[in-house]
Amino acid sequence: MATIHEVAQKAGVSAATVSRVINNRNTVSDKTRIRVEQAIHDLEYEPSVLGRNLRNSESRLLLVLIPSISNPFYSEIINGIEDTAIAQGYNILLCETDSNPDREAIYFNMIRNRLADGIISMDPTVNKEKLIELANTYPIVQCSEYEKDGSISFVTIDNELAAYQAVRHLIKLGQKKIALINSDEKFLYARERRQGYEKALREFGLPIKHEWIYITDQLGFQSGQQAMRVLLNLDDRPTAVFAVSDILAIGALKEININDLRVPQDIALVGFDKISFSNMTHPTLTTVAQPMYKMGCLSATMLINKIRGKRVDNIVMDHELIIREST
Amino acid sequence: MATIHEVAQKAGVSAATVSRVINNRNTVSDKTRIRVEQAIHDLEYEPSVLGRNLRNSESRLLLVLIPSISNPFYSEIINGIEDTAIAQGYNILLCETDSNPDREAIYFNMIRNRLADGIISMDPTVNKEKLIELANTYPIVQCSEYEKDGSISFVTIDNELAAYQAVRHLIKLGQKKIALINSDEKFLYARERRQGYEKALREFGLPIKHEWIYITDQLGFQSGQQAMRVLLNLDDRPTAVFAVSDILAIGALKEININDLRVPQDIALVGFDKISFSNMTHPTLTTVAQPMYKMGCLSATMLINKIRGKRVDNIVMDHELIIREST
DNA sequence: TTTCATCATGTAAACGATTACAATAATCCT
DNA sequence: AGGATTATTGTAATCGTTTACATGATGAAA
Repeated sequence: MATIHEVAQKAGVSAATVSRVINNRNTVSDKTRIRVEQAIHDLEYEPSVLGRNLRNSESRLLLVLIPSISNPFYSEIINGIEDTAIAQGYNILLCETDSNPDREAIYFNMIRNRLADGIISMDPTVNKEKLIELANTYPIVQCSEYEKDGSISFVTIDNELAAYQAVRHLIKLGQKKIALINSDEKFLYARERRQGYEKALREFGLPIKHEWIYITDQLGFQSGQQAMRVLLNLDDRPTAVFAVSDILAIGALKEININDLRVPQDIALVGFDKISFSNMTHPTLTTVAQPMYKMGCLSATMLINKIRGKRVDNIVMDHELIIREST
Repeated sequence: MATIHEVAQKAGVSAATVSRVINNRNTVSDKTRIRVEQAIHDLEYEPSVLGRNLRNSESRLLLVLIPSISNPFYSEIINGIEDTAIAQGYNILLCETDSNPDREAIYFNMIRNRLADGIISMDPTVNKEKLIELANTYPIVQCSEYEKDGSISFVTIDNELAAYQAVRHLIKLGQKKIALINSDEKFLYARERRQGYEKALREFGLPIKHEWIYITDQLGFQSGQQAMRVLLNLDDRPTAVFAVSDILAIGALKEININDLRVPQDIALVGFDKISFSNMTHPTLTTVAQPMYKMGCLSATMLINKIRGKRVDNIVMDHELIIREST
């Protein structure tokens, strides 16, 4: 690969002039500009990002922290982030943390090393103290999950309201015995969605029954299936279930199917996220849609603004209840 | 962030000595080593990857090209790549190409720029000429999809054999009317799996019926559903289906369910990939498992060996037919 | 013609590390 | 003690850019 000096030599100018041509500095005469461009073309020269970044101390790389790429919830968000970032000349580095603090530490170091210019974190299990500390010094935004104390900028939806509306939808359909399959409540979204669930029940004078709330420790299908197994074995069996993620809902659906119960006649089911699979189940799943692509775009824009030193405001986006066959 | 010079000053030595301490060069006395380490600790110094890489002209970053992160097939492979890479001191950059040549070009340039040390490509729709050309100069390996001419190192499975065994399994169950839902045959795996399908039919004296082979142009659920719709409308309807991916199979299953047909009694179904969803459908899906995690590990090892200048051999891995409820 | 702007280009110093080589200090051997 | 090794450290060049500053050329105004 040619360097800037070889180009300079070939064009009969100094490296500085070549650099000016590359960066569209206006102080280059048309004559030399053309000569330089010709040389760049002939040598197939590409500026070394390493050299440039060292000098400018920026890398134009954004870190995106997610717990697991296999969770389809993140796919659309990432598309949004990627499209926006590329349009602004940034590349993104997808970092799967597996909720593993060691991995996280590696990625945190990348920003200290100047190998990345900023972080978008979607990892709810992230080491909060470290992240907040890092956010004092470096540009960081959170997407979906966020810190209540406002120490880190974020893009999210109103989880409580969304859950409230989903449960209200079930109540309006005449459901009285509504269970909740929740994630670990160390996640803010889990706590908020539970609030919404309870709020809806209270508002319509329905009891909040302890045993109708199942909290999973994992996020996979199996957890949803396991949860449903427990709920179906209750003496006073619920007739509707609100699961805080489609993945959990699909696991639950599996267990319902195994027991030869019908959805929605015997058990109505609502999920959350509108992942593409939720439309492939039989029956299709009622769910809450988040504007994932848009959230991705906005997080990226927000982060890039932060990097450029602008002030940014937190964003709470709208959601939408998608009513399908399972209710 | 402190630089190496500040550390040197604080420890009362030269930057060279600090560098030697960091890189475990043995030519440093214990006395100074301890002083330097103390200074590094006090200043919370982290070496700048940018500076180091510029000097060494390496970035310790690996590019992983995938068409779409939302395809769960890639998740496990990526886990394998990531674990191996991190263990060897490399980070990976997940690049979603969306099969878009412009995006691809961006990522190809990163390796020219020295921003990445190598590429693992899993993108079958990749611009082949460019990739081959790049592979002449830079370390590149292909995982899963590969070039028949052997111009690029690869890790893969024996797609033809796997398809052959899947179809033979159906035949052994007494199936005589077996359809194929295939991907676009620009993909090598699609061509190979079709070969396996036809080979099994021929071997057992079954006819290869033109209208029982449906070729999709997309890879999503919808395509599988659409394919099944067509197959079900045939006068001479097949009683078994081999789909070349679980995603297509799940789409097909959806359509079968809609038509109130039973699996496997009315239609038997085999998928490919053993994605986690394939165990959540009702009934669960018979499928072909690829050792995805292992394939990821081996690709990463292979690439790192290439980067280090070693010769590497192509690898064909074993697969396994997973028999479940759908057959 | 002289004097100033203005414009185009070159020079050289960064950026933050690594490392060949040189220089010094410590140790050993006779 | 004197000379030869060896261990430790420093000096300075280098990687490939960008950019403040200096320089020289050109043209306009007086």
